[in-house]
Amino acid sequence: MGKVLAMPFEGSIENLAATTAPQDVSLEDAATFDVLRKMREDILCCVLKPDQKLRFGELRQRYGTSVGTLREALSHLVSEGLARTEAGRGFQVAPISLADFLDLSELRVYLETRTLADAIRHGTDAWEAEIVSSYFLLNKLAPPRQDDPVSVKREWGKRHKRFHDSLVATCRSPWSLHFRSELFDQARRYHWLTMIHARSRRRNEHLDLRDAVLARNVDLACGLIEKHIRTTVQQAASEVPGLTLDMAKRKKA
Amino acid sequence: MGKVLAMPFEGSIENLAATTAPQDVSLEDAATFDVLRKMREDILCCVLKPDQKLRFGELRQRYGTSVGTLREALSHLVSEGLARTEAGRGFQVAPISLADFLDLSELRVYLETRTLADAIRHGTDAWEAEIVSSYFLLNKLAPPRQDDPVSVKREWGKRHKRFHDSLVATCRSPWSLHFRSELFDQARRYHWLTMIHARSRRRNEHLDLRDAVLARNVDLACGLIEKHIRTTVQQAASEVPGLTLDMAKRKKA
DNA sequence: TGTAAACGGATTTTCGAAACTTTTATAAAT
DNA sequence: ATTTATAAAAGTTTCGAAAATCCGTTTACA
Repeated sequence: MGKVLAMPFEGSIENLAATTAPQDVSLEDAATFDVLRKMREDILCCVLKPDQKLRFGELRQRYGTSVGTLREALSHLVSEGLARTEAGRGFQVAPISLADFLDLSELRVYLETRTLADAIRHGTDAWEAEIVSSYFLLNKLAPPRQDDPVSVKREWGKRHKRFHDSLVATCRSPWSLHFRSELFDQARRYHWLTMIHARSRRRNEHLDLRDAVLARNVDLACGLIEKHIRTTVQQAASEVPGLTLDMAKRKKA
Repeated sequence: MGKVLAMPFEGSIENLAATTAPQDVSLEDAATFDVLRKMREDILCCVLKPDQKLRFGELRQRYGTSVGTLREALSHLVSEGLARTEAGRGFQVAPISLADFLDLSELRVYLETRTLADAIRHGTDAWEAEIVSSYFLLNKLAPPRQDDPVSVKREWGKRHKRFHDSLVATCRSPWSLHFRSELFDQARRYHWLTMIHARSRRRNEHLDLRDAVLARNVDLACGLIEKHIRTTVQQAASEVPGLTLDMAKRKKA
């Protein structure tokens, strides 16, 4: 505006938008993002298994696209922590371990409670409506079991995520929401295994959560979600075969 | 081991590595990652300015590489929150705003203190040595001023990051470290502007921090880093021209 | 028999051009 | 003068093939 002393970049500093947190790529509609979405879903549902090698030949056939496009999608998955790559030897699905699940769950407790508390304090009518609606849709589908077809599993996963997203939607911290979402997706992979092997059935924690949130009871809601997360970890540790703590070293070169 | 009831993926669940948190792409050495590293550095140092349109033609010339490679690198930057894209209309550098800086700084306070506290509690001799060494290197260079050549600015930025990374290196939570690192980079863009426009000079906070950490004084060290972050935000808000709170709406279609 | 070099197939990485979309410019019509 | 239509230009997205790299196997040599 007025004469500003010489700037590192002239004028452009005034062209500022409000939010900088990473884009939610799921909202894009180009072909590249289609592939990305599909691959992400396949990893989260363990259709593509942990540690599995991702060869371009197979992927090209599976997703019907070119190498370049695949590469871009894989590149995205790497920065989300769902895949890994080593220069010259391609990509593979990110590994899983109990240690990892414990680590990410601890951080999740903080981010979920932080975003939920803020969301409740700034909730609107539209926010409440979306919670009611997304809970209704989630509740209509029974939690999937091992032998359900993949399409059912995917649909439940989608509704489950939508419900949890709706709870925190009015949180005003884009960065917190972004990291929360990333960790939520990570947890889905473990959640998945847990549900499939679960011996014990859990009561409807989503209903309790919904009511606590709609009642604007911050402490209760945060307590519920914290317990929800911690319980899942413990259940996974005790009921998922093969998921133990000391599984670090394997195949050394 | 023993017969496990039919698994969602057979056998592979046992092939588990310890860590799943996203890879630090900076460690790769392929050509793609070279370009990514350079572009990231250019954005962080505001050589590529906020909101600037990133046209493939120019970039190809600047970094001497092909469209496909660029696309992959840009894709990465988008998921790191350093660039944005809209299907069909290319990429641009992520915008900045005071609101964003405030938001990410709040989260940074939590992640920096969390990782630092854990790192101090599990520090080793090698950890202390690296802190001493990286501080020495940082201290040798005076903080850059506006008219310093870009190479000097870059070198200082590199040493600054190395010092802060060294402090938290022994933290055992890969996910916390990962998010901390991402936010640290984000903050660098604002830190940059602040340093350049700074009217007031600040005392050597890095030295205090180093000593508190080496003395294994968790509370003091965390307090220092918290103040360090908060002070920078306030300084930016008051001394960087054009960086005000209500700058959201601009150019509407 | 053991080690190292060399070969061949499989796979990844890089590239530039073709296809497509958005933007800009120009002209006609209201 | 403003809008609508049309055409050219600029820029982005997608693709498949060429170049480079990796990995397992064979061959050569001590």
